[in-house]
Amino acid sequence: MKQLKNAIESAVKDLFGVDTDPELVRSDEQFGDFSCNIAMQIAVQIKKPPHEIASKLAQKINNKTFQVDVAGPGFLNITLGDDLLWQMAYNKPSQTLAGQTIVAEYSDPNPFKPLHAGHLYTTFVGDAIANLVEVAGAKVFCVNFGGDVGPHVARTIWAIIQELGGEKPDKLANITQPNADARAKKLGELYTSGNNAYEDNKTAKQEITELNKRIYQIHADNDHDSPLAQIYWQSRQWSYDYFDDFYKKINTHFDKYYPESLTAPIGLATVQEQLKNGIYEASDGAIVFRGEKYNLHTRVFINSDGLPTYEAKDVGLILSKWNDYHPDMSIIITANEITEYMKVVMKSIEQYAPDLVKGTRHITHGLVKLQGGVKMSSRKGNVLLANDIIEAADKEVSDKHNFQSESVKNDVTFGSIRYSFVKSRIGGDIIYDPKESVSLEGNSGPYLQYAHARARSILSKSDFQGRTLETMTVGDGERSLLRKIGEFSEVVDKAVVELKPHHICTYLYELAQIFNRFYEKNRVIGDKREVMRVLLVKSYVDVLENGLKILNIPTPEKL
RNA sequence: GUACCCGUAGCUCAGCUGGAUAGAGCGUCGGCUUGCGGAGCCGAAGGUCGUAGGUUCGAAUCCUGUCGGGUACACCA
Repeated sequence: MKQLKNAIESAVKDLFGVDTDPELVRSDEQFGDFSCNIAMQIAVQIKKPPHEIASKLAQKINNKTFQVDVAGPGFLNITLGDDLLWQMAYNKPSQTLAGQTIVAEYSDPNPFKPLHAGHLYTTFVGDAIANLVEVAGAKVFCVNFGGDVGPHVARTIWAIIQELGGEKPDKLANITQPNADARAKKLGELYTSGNNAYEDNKTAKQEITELNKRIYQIHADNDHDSPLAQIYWQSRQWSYDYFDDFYKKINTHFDKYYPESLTAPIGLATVQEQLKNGIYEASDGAIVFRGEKYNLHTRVFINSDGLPTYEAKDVGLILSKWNDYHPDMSIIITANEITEYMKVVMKSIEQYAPDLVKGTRHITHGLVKLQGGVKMSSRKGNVLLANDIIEAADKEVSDKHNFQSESVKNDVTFGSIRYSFVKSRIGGDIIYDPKESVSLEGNSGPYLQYAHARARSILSKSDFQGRTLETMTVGDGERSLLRKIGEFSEVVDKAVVELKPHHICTYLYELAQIFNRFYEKNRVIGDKREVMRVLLVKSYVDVLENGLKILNIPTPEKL
């Protein structure tokens, strides 16, 4: 609210001759629309009691648009005029990122392994953040990264070979399942058994280590003919088909997928080159970065077999993203267990390519845990899969309600999951309770979808077009709603700066609550204030739709 | 051991660039329906904001210590 801020600033200057940058805060409704603590802040400096300062300021600023009261120890409480309130209802989010290119990397599923609940979480958070910066004017590219080479792949391939009774690609049909989901599940089981073999069986361990090298070689030779290569490409494709189906199902789109097989050689070459420059150093046959110099820890970038680790692959990824997009900001969203790891990788790159690191924001979230705090481990195979969550939500929705169409049911199912994953501040773990998180009551996606459908229903019933507006003056319930609608752009701005989409959720829920209160007491259709109220409802619907769009939550017209 | 994250109502969480009686949802208890979609609304009970200090006119919020939980720390991703 720049207008008000300027008014206060110049009043302070005129009355007390001090330059200030007054801070405005949205206040509790009983205190007005905004409050300002400038009087308390300058009291010491100009040696006057805050209450006296506030009173003088109030007197000076007070007018029809800004009705100023003094309260408490010296707060200025400002109530806005109706005209301004209406104007603010149409404010758009600030275009602070206009002209910028932003790359958002998230989801990062590994082929040969199933998508677990954490992937769902990361993906929903990533979608929301990507939409958020887009609303602020940025051109956003969403990219995805996954490990199609490396030890976990070798473990799965090893298990496949056991199942086939040797490197016999012609027998792959035997383990082919009826659909992509089932095949992915099968791969997950094979990964688990390969992993167990690696840990328990020395021969298997050696074979897997050997397989790992051979799989890298398949890429280096562009081998599509050898039996092992055939098995590898075919089963990798199973994973890709499964990813495609999955992202389509949850309505997420990526502009680009970077497989590790692509970034590994780039990272390998870069690390080797920077080894000569002394950025990385050889140690016990491996190539490492000594993070201790920067209060971090040492990590291996190339292992003693000469193969790139995740670190080198990440170097390759970061270079690739830079070369492809030259982003102003690069957002990476991952689980927080790799926070320290990422610092080391970024610090190493900073030594020879500081531009690539400068605009990077690494956003980390916690784990998805089951009620009771059970940690998931894909190695042990007792994972909560992404599909488990979707199925649980779907079942819950089916049990409780009958929707006219399958598409509305789908909208509610995914709306509920997305909302429950994004509504909390990113950072800590989230406890997933299938029953509760998918509940259709309270602070949930479906509550908002319902609040939306209800309002849309009012709009569809009114033939206000062409009728004259009775009044722009708002009464109690109307005012609360109008005032809240006007906060939307501020909330988006805040969420953009902090890259925290949960602010949108909190706001939309409060907004919907206020609307429902308004709805209880204020008849729209047929009322003598109908046209004005319809305008109000229309603004509300627009804000709700725009907000839910940021969260990628669908807004069906009818439930 | 070192670093990072977290600790707010029975449960799940907002509030954290310091500000006015700490807010929601779920659950519990009690109300509301000649009307636009009751998946709603209103009310009650429930909190020494882990804990001890410090800074400040003012601390859930900032600083320090401490306790509790989580995660990472050399060839996994």
